[in-house]
Amino acid sequence: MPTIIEVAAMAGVSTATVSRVLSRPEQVSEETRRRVLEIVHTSGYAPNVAARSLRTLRAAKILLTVPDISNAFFASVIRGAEEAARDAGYSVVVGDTRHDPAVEDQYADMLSRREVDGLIFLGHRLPARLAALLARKGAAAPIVNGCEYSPEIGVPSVHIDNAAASADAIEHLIALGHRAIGVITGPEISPISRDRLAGAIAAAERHGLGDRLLVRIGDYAAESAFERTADLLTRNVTAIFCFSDEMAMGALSAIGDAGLSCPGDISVMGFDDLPLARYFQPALTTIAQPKGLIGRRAVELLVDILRGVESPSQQVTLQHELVVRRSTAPPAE
Amino acid sequence: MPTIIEVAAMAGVSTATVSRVLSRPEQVSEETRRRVLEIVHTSGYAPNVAARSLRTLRAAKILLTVPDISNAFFASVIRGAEEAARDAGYSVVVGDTRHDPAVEDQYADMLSRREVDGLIFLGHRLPARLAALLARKGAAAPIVNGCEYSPEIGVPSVHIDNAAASADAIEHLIALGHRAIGVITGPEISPISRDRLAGAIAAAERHGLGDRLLVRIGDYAAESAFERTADLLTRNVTAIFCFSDEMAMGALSAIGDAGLSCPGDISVMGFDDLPLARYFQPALTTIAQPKGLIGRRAVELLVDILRGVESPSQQVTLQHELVVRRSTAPPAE
DNA sequence: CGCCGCGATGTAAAGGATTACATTCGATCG
DNA sequence: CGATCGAATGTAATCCTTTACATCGCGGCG
Repeated sequence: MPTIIEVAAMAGVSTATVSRVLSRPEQVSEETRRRVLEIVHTSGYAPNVAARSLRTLRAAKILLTVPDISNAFFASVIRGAEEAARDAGYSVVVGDTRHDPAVEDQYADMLSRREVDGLIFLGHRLPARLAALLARKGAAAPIVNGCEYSPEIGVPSVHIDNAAASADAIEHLIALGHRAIGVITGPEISPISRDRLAGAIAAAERHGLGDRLLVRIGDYAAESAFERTADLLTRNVTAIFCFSDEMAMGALSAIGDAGLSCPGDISVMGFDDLPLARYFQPALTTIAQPKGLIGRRAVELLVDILRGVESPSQQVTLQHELVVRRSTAPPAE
Repeated sequence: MPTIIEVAAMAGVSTATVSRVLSRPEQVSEETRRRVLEIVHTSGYAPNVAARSLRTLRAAKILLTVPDISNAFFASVIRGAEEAARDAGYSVVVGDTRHDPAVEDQYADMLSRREVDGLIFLGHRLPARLAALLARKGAAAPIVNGCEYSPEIGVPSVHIDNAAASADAIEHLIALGHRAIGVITGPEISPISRDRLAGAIAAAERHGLGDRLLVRIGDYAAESAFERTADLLTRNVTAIFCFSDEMAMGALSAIGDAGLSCPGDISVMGFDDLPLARYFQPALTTIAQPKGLIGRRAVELLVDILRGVESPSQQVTLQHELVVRRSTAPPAE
């Protein structure tokens, strides 16, 4: 693989011309352009990105960290982000932090080292090392938060209205006639879990059922819901609302193990609308998040910041949707 | 964020010394080292990776392409790869190709541009642009294949013994007493699907049941199995073996929709052992692949090549395991 | 006492692309 | 016909780090 100097020599032009042929072809005469491109193709020349990014101070890369890459929800977000990034001329480095602050910090360092131009983090924790950067640059810091949203950290973010979405779920169950509803939340520190819980409680209270919500704390993973459900089943709830589809899967599994049936004996709702949700047994009623779009908009927001767009939006709220399938039904009387 | 020149000036030393403090501290005197590190910390200096990689000709990045990032199987492989990469001082760029050859080529270009040091591709298709590179550099080409394995492309790879694994599955079903077994495969072009099918047929033939296998072609996704299962149910099979857990989920869904029960009326087996498999209804009997390990070993193999290790292994075959849960039982008589 | 060797540090080239500024040359205009 | 303009191209500085090689000073040895 030759360098631009060799290509220039072969084509009998200067390196500047070769560079222009590749990045601003309209500035080069038809004939020169053809000659240079010919050489570029036959020689298989491709610009060295390290040299380019050293000169331009751009890495053309975006870092996207997720707390758990094996969660299908994040996978869809990643896909949306990748597409948008490709459209904007960036590639995406995915970092799986496994909820580990040390790993988060490691990835955050990539930003300091200019290894990537910006960071999108999904989850609720801003890596400690970035607090300083954020304080210094404010809204110009190339950092965007996806899914979660905590006003206190002061980072632009892309998310749905979690409280309203959760309220929709509870309204759906109440409308079906459920009065004793179990709720399995995310971790207490998760702002979106708090928002969802607040929305659920508010909806219940609107129907005078504020004290009929049985809340159990989960962690978005199936296992936790499996355990909480076993407990809830002894409390005579007729429906369970889980803050993730994975937990709904755990709940369904526990219900089956208990010899009960869904939705005959007990209704179950999830949250996320994973691609597999319609293949759950029974097909899962859930709240759909626009997963791909969250990723896409997060990238677009970040790219705006990187391009120095004036006052990029601070908060992007996307639409959720109640998807009714077979796992919810009126309670048995 | 200062450059190394500014740090050197502040510490009253040359840039060479600063560089040495950071990369070969033992060459620098105790006192100088302390003084430089002090400045490094207070100034928040971090080396610019573009400059470093321009000079060292290393990007410290590995590209990992997957055909479908929303497939939980790949997620686990990615996680293993990331861990191993971090251990070896690399970070991982994840590319989701969505089975699109054009996207595959785009990612392959990153290798030509030296944007990454090496490529691991999961799936069966070597990007067209890399054939030339491979021909030129042979085994020294920094390319590794994961999961799939086609001898003809001549790339080192990491995988399980798919034929043997598949045979184990069929043996399990036959041992339970099943005689008419449906098989839902992956796409015909997929080498691992072919291997699995060959293994399944061989196992059936060992029991004189070579002609009792009803084969239907799927694509590893739930939807395809959902459709094929509806068809298989009209053919009086008593068990269905799917070449992925996702397809098993589709099969279970179709069985439920048909008013049948698993494993009472029909047994179902999957392949992969996704984290959620034990929460399927019923908990899924499947073949476990060492997903994280596949990713890890692929990275290790690639790093060996990058380090110029003599004759790195060409093929790494890892152990699979039959995991028996609740979705398989003797057939109803 | 002079020289050698060694540890610590400095000097400067190299790595490859981009781009501001300079130059060239033919065309256009008054 | 000379001045001017603009399109096309070239020259060379610059981005920041790493590292081969040079230098310096000092202790030890003959």
